[in-house]
Amino acid sequence: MTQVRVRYAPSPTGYPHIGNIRTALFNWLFARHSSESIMTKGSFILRIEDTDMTRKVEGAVDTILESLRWLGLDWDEGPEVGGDFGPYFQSQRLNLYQSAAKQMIEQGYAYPCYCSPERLDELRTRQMQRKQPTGYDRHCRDLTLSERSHFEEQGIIPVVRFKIPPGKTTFRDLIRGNVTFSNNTLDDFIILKSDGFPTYHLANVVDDHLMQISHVLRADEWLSSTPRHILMYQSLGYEPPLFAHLTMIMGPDHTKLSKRYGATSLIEYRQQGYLPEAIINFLALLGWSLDDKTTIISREDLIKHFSLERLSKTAAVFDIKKLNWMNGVYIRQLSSEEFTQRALPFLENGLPHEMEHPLYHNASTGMDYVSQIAPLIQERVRYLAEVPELSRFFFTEILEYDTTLLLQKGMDKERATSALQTAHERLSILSSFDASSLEELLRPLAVELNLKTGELFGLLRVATTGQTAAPPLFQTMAVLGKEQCLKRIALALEKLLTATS
RNA sequence: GCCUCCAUCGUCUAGUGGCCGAGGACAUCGGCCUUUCACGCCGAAAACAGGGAUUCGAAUUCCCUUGGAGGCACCA
Repeated sequence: MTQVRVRYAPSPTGYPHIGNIRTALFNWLFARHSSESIMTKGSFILRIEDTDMTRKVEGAVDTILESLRWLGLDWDEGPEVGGDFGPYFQSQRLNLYQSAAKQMIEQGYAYPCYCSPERLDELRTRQMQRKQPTGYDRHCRDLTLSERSHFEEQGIIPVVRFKIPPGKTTFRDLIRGNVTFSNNTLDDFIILKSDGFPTYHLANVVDDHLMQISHVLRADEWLSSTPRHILMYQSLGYEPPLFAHLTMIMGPDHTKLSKRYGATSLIEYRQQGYLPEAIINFLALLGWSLDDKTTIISREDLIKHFSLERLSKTAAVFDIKKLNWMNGVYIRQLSSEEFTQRALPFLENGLPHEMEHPLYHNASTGMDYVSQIAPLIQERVRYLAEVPELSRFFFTEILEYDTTLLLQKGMDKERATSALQTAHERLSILSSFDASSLEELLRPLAVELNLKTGELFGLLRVATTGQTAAPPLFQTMAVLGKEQCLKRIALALEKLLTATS
């Protein structure tokens, strides 16, 4: 049985964004797809790469776990669930990296470096001025033992650098094929910092080996450090895993997602009311495709059909408009009850304070009211944060709107006034206030008043909702109820009479 | 500057030598449905970066140019 072991290895220096999460998704899909066959077993491992004490962000680990959980990307090994290869926090594995570094020094693959940060800065500046490639000049590479102890006596704590051998390094990338680097374009990079923590390169290689990772699916930005990793695997006597460098997701400016542009935390999408199933679908199709026409695809089908072969080579620009559309598709697929449930928190939080909150006075009648409203807005919503603004007129006593909205184009004040008056009279004696009764009353009324149906309905729409665009009129009025409708029409009349006079 | 990767409609993509006078989706525009909005339906516009080479035949193979991206920290 073939073991597919993949990992998502975020560093808690920030909150995961769309790009980070898509990497997690592809790893997860690959693992779950592998488990579909009886010949293979796939494991998805979560490892926290917290080796930079200076950039650590409080709460980042929790947010990472929460983001994955929200999307349903469950991990087989890692924080909270444990596993046979733990611990899964790199900060708890320092001895492993240190002994690997020690081994490399002893075997001549690495060396201590005593250069000060100042010297390195200067070096870099000089190289850039001369338009030379930047990189360490191997100043400490061949220090004698006595030179080393001289520095040690001064209390200088060295870093450990990897000794790049001459030659070329070639590796096969599952997405791009063979990639070759001349080793002389690589510099003697740091593997162990002076605080005893490893850099990414060391920790990553040691852990991927120790955790028996079979495939490294990571973002494209790592492609150029892969030869370093290969060289390290070789010097440690490890068999390297297979690599697949995923294309990056670009912001609207066509560059890497950054704090400045587009790197919105995934959690914010949840706050905006995007559905996890829509996010999964959308992200999966950013850099992967099933065929020439599939755009809406379930998680199950994704797992069933996912394959490395169909990963794209070109970077993708994140298009929020397409996400909005797709999220709308998923929202419309929800049952009315489920939509109500999901929309409720957004309604509770999104309505202005002065408004009647749906569940404030009476939870059960409030809930009943909300579930009548929900179907009216469900097909108009793209993400749940839009729910409050689309339905706010259901929850307010005082409608704020410009009186001129009442006057449909070509309609004067007198006609509007008399139409509203007649409508008010007829509605007040209407016994059953449901949508079809309202339609039966109002359609003929338009004829009677010599108005186009659109004119009368438009007028009533503004009077009852304060808006020119709203859910279907009769259903809206039915939900609002007779009392509320009459009140609002009366108010509209008042507005008309006091306004332009 | 150096290294590496990439190159089909505005965007996501299908396309692995003839099925391509390039397909789908979002967005855009037009129409239908319709009491408005939305949904839905129909339609339009919209791309193989350029140049060579290979071949009977190239979006598909090769080379060059150009363009874009990523990397070049005691960050990951």
